[in-house]
Amino acid sequence: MSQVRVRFAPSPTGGLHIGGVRTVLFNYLFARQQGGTFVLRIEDTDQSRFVPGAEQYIFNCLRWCGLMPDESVEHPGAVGPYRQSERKALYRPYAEQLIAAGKAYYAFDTPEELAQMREQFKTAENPSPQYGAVTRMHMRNSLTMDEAAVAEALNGPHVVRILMPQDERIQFKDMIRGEVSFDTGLVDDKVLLKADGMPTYHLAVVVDDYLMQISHVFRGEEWLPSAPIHLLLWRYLGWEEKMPQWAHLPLLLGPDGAKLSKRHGSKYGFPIFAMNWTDPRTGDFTEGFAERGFLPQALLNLLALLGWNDGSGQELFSMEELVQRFDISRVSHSGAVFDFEKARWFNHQHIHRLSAAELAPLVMPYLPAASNEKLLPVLELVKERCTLLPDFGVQAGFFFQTPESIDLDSLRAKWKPVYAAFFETLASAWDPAPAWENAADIETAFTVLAQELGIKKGELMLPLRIMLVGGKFGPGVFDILHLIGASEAAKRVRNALSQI
RNA sequence: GCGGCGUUGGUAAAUCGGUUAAUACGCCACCCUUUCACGGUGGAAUGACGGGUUCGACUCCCGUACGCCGUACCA
Repeated sequence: MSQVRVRFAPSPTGGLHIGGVRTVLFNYLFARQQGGTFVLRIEDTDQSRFVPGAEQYIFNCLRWCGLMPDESVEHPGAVGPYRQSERKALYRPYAEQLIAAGKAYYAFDTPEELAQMREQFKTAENPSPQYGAVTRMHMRNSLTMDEAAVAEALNGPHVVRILMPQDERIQFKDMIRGEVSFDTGLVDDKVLLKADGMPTYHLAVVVDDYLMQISHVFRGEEWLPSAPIHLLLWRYLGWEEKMPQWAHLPLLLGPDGAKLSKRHGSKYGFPIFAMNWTDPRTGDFTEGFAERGFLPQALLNLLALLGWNDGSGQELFSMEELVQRFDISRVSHSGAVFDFEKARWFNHQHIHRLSAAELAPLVMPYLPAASNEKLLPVLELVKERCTLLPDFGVQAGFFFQTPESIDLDSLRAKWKPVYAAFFETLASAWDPAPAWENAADIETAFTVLAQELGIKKGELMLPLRIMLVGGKFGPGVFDILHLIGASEAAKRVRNALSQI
């Protein structure tokens, strides 16, 4: 009977990539389906990685996707603040509580000392020694120093580390993977509270999930190795009965099988982020799905199917269907390679499903010369040949604007001298413009004229098409003629004749 | 190195011990269309390897190999 509360907790350090969007999506679907609450918490505990604008950018992406949180810095609920930097004072008492309980300790080692320790204990078998059972007693911390020395050192910079038990088996049930277990002896004494007073992710995530009453945590599989730390913290803080259920989502992979990153985008030429992002520090630009011409519902549909399916074979889902059908127990265990070709297919399908009226506002940016009365019928005619939104520019542009250039090579390849007379006669017949009721009438007149001149109608179709649209593409020629009108058609035919 | 998690066609994947191992994307061919697309038909292409368990394994168990993730005072 407990309330479902889920959260997405990004750190505002850069763009939001589609792996993150999928994590948001799964959280969102689960929350909507269960009548729960979706919380967005900003994890900005690393001041050195602060990126101006990144937080706003995340909101912009979520808004575009239609995955807005119920509680966030924009719409605070009862458990704020929703930015960890503003919760700073909250964490220290919990760290102190852990120390008092003997589950954590102060450490005073400088970065140099840490590096020295790693160097000293490094062996061929163990290239990265941990701050843990075998090393902690060699370091400067409240375990090795006497009370007076600790009290003295506390005036200077210090951190709090968790004291990992020597030989304990931490086991829990992951909603996706089932029983998962770890040996505590293999996990190091992670820093909980940093020298600057900020918590690390490990402390912050547990404290905040508890305080924000989170019931289920859906996060990427990259967090699985640190899950035992979080489990222990829930236990040590005495909150175990309130601990959320865990679900570690399979990773989104690039074509090379490695965790999807913006590197893949530039390497393979596809977007990685939800929306365009330029890093203000480096000037690095990463392309977004929005600007590439994807529909948000298509992006969400394809991301949902990357790691989940309902077993029916259905691939096209509306958001409502996803909310209804999503089932965390049917999420797969292995990483999924992102396939841009398939992504394009999803977008094509979703474009096809939209009406011309729904499409109109979305394609206006690509059709500067579009006129209102022709727009809808044109969109209806061309939408099935558009995969991405910018495709409407080339597929529909010529209805509103005379082509800047025509494919003369293709035209000449099909050209016969007798055609010139035909097209001149045709242009004259269209100028002054006759009354065109429909495409069929135009075709009839065209056929008759071809017969009179003894030319096969079929031979003339492609040349006419090229004259009208500029190339070998587009809907039926007579549909095009009907929409652009006789006088404009005559103009285009004469223009082509003059160039041939 | 160690730990964790994975492994069905190129990719996404169904199968929940018994099938000629679905389906979709992509690819190839043909049909439709004297354009492009849509649509239709057909085709090539899959259970990493080795042991078990079982009357019977893609499905369960063990091992090996391989891949990924983690191993920060980053998240």
